[in-house]
Amino acid sequence: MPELPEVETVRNGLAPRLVGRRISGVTLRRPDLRFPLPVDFAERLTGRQIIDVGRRAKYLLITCDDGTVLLSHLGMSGRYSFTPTVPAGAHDHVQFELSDGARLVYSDPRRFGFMDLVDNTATLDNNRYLAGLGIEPLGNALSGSYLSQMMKPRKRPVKSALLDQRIIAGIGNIYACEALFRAGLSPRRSAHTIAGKRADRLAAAIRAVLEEAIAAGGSSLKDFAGTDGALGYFQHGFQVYDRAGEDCVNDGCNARIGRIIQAGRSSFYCPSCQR
DNA sequence: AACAAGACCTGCATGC
DNA sequence: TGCATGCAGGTCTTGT
Repeated sequence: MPELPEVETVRNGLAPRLVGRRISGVTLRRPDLRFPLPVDFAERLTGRQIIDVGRRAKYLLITCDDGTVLLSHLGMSGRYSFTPTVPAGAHDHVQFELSDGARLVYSDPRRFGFMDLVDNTATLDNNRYLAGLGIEPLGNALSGSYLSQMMKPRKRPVKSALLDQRIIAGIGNIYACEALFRAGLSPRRSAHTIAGKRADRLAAAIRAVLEEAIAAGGSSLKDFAGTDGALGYFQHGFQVYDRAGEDCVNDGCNARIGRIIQAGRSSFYCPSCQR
């Protein structure tokens, strides 16, 4: 799935084409994504005008004029497109008709994505999916001291702690690997040892890699693309992710990138540069 | 409280 | 060619 930079790229593609438009129709070609949609999903959205397209962690937040917010998580393979195929593909699950005649389709082969509706923007933070999320990594809250404070009680590997959305929300497997490489920290290192300068380095690395990835339009692996079909190109900037067996990019390092499994996910790292 | 493992899905690359 | 296996950008639930 799209991690934070990919979701932000989707948001950037959706916002100019949605804000100000009215939703004139909603078609559920498949009412169960990962979880069942609210039973009155289509009714609550039809006729509403969209006033904002935002993001929290990896969730898109589409706000309507009556305060209703559509939450959309892309799972691993979710995608929005304004240029749907005709007839609809097997994995085109939700279709939105817009007042300007445009048609927006959500497709998701693996159906790990899901949507929810919140009645009112004021209660957004109480939503079951949003309530437990940690800080936004691109906001002012991310700092070395925040990291060291949060990592202190945790003994698990720092890599899996970075994937814990209750600590920092929005980092996924790619950017966790890339941030640890940039910070020179082993993914195996116990989280509670992330303090002081190590924590400062990690905070800076997280921020930098996410910002660079957003500037590149995200990473396009299997089929991630922006809403206009354009591919992101940050995958060309990967220094360790999916590079097992290849040479470390650092000057003077002769090591090869390794791959280990942590908490069921692949971690890619340089055994020499990351300690 | 923290954490690992399992579950949920489909599609693709690889090897026999 | 067909089939089995393992892998994939995530997160919720269960059990220790």
